[in-house]
Amino acid sequence: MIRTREAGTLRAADAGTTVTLAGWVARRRDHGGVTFLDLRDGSGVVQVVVRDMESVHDLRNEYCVAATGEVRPRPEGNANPDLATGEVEVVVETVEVLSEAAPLPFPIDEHKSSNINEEVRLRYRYLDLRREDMAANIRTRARVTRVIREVMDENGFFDVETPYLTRATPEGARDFLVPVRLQPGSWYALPQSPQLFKQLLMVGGLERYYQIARCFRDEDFRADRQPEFTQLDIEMSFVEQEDVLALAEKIYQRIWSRVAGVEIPLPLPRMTYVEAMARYGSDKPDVRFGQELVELTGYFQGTEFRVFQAEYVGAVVMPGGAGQTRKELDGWQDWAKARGARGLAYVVFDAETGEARGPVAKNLSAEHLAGLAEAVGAVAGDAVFFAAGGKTASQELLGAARLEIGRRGGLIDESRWAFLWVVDFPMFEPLTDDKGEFAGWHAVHHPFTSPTPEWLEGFDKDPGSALSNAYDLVLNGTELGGGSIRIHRREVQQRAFEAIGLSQEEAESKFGFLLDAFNYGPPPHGGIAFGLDRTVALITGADTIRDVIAFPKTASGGDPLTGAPAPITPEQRKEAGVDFTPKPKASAAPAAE
RNA sequence: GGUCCUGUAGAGCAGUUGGAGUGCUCGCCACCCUGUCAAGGUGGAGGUCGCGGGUUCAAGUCCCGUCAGGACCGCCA
Repeated sequence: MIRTREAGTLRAADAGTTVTLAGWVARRRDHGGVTFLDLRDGSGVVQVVVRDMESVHDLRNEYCVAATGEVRPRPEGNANPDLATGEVEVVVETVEVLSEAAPLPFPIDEHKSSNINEEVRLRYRYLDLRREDMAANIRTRARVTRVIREVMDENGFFDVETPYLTRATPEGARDFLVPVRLQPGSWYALPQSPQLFKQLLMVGGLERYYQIARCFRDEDFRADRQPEFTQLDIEMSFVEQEDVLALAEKIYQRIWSRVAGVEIPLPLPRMTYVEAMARYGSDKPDVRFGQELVELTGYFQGTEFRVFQAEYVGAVVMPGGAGQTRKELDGWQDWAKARGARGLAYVVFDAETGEARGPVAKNLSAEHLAGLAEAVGAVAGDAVFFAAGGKTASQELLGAARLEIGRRGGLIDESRWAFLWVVDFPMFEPLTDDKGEFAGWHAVHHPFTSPTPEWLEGFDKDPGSALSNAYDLVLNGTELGGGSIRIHRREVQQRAFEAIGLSQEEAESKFGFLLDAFNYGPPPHGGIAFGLDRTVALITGADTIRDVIAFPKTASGGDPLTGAPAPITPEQRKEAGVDFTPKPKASAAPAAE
């Protein structure tokens, strides 16, 4: 090794020893006769004292250097309590430049972090990764995956890799496609998840599978979505829901214990989907604060206000919301319209008198107004927002308003880790066409999800009510992951396909290999998959998963560092066969896609 | 596909109702300085105001378009 010690590990006890360090110049303080260098390596920073001014005169920030010298206690009164190595310094005669650095495109060593343009950070990601926060995030990510592998190993799981070049899946997200040179006109798809392969592994008798797998989805991106992302993917045979949840809890408890130093009490709380929607207006509720939704459908029965003559009427209270200006209150209307609602009706309770005011108040009867504050749990000075209409849509609007209220009002306890299972999801949701008319059923989770035991016989007779054996793990309002017990009987799978309007022929052509496999004694099985990027983002406090991925992409799918995606040459086009025009097949081919 | 925000020196920002020379902090370059740790001091360099068009006597500022980055809606089994 070029160095004998890591800079960040030096302590008072090392005084008197001679060490060779190697790292980067984080900062230089030149006093004319003496120069102090902050030398940074992967372990941290230590102060290097140089008196031979010749050797440091040309040093600049982020030069890569090696320095040999004696570790000494700092002179009386010169210790720096802000540094782990602040008790000591390394006194060297000369410093060797291993490589020079050009002037930097943005500051690496900052006394306070500023928001550097993300595009510049990504173009120079190798410099961005030297910055304190990013360096810590990437290391934390590795700790998380190490803990995961440890727990999986302790519980008898086998890490199995599945193909990245596979077949397009008909349901779900848009696939990324890869042309196949040897078969022009045919394309691989990158997997949206290893879902089908892990079920095949169960048929294969592996019993306990896991993989830290890359997944690919060609959809629009968000702060917590990238075109390629990483899942902890798990599948188990001969298990019931309780077994999967118990394993997942073990994994997350260990991660938080080892990486965050926080002991999460088990078992984690659970909530049904119906309850989550009713109380929080979300299937991934943030339970770190109150302001639960209040259903008022019954309360407003018989009202003459036509807006409230609806399938569902609900409300959410904004504490102190009566103090908002008219402009702020109107702002909520725009906010609601931006997410496709007609508006967000409100009533404010006068801070002095408690009197209900606002445009909606005029439309309500004296009785309805008189009891309103009590019905919704509001006090003088509060505002109440209402949503009326379809139940799910109204609950979701109120749920979004609740989150906004929590954010604006500082009601969220940021120190909490609020884990929560959401269970008993509906098996299907209605699909609507362009006119908003019912157009069939759609699997909420995926079409291999088993109904709960009670719905095993009747799920296809009443798809709108059937519950599935699916579960989501939620943390602080973010979906960490989800899974289900799968259907393992061919006959049940057939009925599930029929319920979502997938004919036997279509099912055969798309999932035939899975259905074939299910002819050979498939074990009962189930599993779960977790978003590793989101998990690490939460535990590090990162604002976006881009900050916990070494080389992420921008919102338009580009990578400013490599310039990907890039045009291809005509030769590549030709060779890849991307322009191949398939011959129209005879009408006899049933599986034509 | 839609809505919104941002784009001014290498970085972070300011720039008023359109009005004479676009400014501040950090960084960069040169020099001074022997105990700093966000070192300090003196001097200096560095700008197609994202790009294109329009309105105007006059545009960093107003309008239209476009590109890039970001947030959100749709989408993401």
